[in-house]
Amino acid sequence: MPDHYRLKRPDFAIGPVALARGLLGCTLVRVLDTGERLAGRIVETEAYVGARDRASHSFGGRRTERNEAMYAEPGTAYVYFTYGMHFCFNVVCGRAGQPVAVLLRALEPLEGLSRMRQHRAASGGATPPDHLLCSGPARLTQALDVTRRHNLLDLTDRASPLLLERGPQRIRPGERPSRGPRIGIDSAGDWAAKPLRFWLAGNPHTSRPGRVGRGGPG
DNA sequence: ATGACGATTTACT
DNA sequence: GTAAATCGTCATA
Repeated sequence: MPDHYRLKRPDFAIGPVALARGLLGCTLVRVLDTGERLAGRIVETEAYVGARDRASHSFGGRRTERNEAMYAEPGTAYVYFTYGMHFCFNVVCGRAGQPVAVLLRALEPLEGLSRMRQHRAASGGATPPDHLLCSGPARLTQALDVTRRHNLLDLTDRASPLLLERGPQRIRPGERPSRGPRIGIDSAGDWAAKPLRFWLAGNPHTSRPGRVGRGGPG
């Protein structure tokens, strides 16, 4: 993909809702130390909208060592460790130190599928079918080997092992951009119900935490 | 120093 | 459907 497809600082500085929606159909690229390239098309995201968002790590303006990346420049990676075993990958998108970000929840694998399978099998059992390879926030980080060491990375830096690209065909025929409540934040009160999750309905690579056909992806 | 919990995934009944 | 795995982070003391 030509370099001008790569997202630059101003592309990220549009706030969490616009970015969460706009990243659908874009490509996340991971360049391994060996130079090998892994890539996936973004099919599901969530917006975390700042200090007033009860579900956000930055709720109430909280600022700690863990979430420091949320206060960094647009285009910074925020990777955090959770449940004692999983990493989640976010893209920071706030201007002037506003602690807002977009969580990547699912990818359609495009390049390096066999390597992704290796990464997913490394700490699991059998290798999953393609539609489950990157179909969850922790599954995609495992498939792409995104970990703690990528926290605070500048995704607009030429040397970054992670970057985002505009896709040639952002939305395909048969796909319908959709939105609904976020996942796994039931304790967030009113904020649990707000429609801040975005996905491409009709694409088989989204996450399926709930039953199919009830406002969830798939 | 201690205890509760988590932006999840997987296996099992 | 429910439960286990597993440990860093945060709030409280």
